[in-house]
Amino acid sequence: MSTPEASTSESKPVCVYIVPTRIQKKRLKDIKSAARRKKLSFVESFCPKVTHIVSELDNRLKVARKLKIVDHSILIGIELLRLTWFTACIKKAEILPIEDEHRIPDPPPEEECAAPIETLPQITTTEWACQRATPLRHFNEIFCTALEVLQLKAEFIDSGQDHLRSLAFRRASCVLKSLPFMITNVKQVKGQKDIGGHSRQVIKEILGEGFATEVEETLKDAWFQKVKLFSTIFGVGPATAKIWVEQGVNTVAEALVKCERKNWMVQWGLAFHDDLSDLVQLIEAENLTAVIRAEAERILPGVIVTLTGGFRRGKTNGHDVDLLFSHPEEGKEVNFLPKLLTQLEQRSLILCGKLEKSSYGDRVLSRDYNTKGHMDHYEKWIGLMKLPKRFCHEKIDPSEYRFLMSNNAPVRGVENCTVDDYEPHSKKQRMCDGEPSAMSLASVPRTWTARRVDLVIAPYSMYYYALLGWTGSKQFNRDIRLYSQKSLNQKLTSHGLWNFEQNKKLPAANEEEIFEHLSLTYQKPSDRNC
DNA sequence: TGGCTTTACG
DNA sequence: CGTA
DNA sequence: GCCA
Repeated sequence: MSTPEASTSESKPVCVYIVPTRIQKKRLKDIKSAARRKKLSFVESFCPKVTHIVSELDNRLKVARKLKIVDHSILIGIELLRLTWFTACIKKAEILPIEDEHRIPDPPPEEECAAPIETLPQITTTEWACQRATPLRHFNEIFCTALEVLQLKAEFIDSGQDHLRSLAFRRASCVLKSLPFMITNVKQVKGQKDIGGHSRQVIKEILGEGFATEVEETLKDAWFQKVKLFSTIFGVGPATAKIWVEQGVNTVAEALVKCERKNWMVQWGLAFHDDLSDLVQLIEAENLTAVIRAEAERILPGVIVTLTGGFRRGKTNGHDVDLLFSHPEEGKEVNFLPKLLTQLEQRSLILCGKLEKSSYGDRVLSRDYNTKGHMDHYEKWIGLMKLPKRFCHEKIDPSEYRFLMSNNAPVRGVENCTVDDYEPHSKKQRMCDGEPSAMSLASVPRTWTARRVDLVIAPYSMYYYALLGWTGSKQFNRDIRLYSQKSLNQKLTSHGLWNFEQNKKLPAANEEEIFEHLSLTYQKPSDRNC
């Protein structure tokens, strides 16, 4: 029992996983790079395709614990080996035969009772995703990745009509993300809410084969690949992507050539696709936040500026930057966004974008503010900003930045979407008329990168609801809103929480209070990664 | 078999 | 339809 | 697709 024989593993390729525990960081790094040089394949996280576990832990039980393995039968057929074996392999540049001295022994007998040998571990979880912590990194990435491929596939196929199959795969994935251990046996998810036959089949295949046929087929499919590619373009969704593919468009460059110049988003999205498909790094997002905060503070002292979205959930990169603004003094925030944008424009930070009116603000606040001179209310700006490339290399001091940018002569052509667009009573914006525009700006050498940015403003009474909503994840929002409605008969949006019993909005002075209103245990942002 | 977050803006 |  |  202590030394499972190689059994059927001959059919599978050797796949090594190194347990990082008790190995110095530097040493681990060196070993990995040496392994790569010698073409010895290993994986960064433990998953079912692993055939050899390498560890410095001194017995098998500790390894199992470290890997959060509940069902120890998963280790049958997997070699547990000392690091010396792997370093020897590296030296010879090949997988060496295993000798007993390499094997990690069983624990001494007295420790055995510490790990109860299985009451087959049915997983237990909450009914709603918002009732449990869903961290960014977890133990079931291999399954979740697969299920999310099927989610995407469903989204592309149905698109519009029935994107609800897609939702089902997402929910199944979210259950697995919340588990504190890896699934090692399909039985563990049997009867689990949101994981039905189809998802179980996928999990089962991965457990047995290391991959799921439907997922692999999908990934190989040229149609899927193209639709996926086009869907990543700002302004292009599944519907447009599918049309393009059916029209025989194969690449972004081809789309650019034949693009009907209708929608400003598609124009700019295509022109700057290279920039935008490169992920925004945390440091860039933080630098942008700091620079904008400095500008915002000059315009409206006391303004609150918060980096939300995935970064607030602990992600270290993302496809855009979401900034939420407010002010503790209700009403001070009115008309702030146009002013800020004018400033940012002068700093040559704006590439293009659109301000959106807020009907909500209009309705709720019009009595107060219309009388004081009809100011328009804007809720958000969606667009592209020009982030200096140095933003991703070093931390920027905002005060120094103002100086930097004032020396930076505005690029010609930017006038297409300038101050005019941010003046409430301006003439027509003309971002897509004469067009020296997008492509000519994109193809010239430049010191900046185009980045997707959303700027959002909320009156303070709505601030924490906006914060909750803009922090996401999207799936977390869906779930907590559905939960509110179904379980509590309360309606949650990013503007507030309406209680139908009391027939009133419930105020919140922080995110915790929102969770309290909803009788939920608080989930910190990093645990909302559904 | 109906429901699946929200729902306005451009 | 696409954005959030 | 999954559930009540």
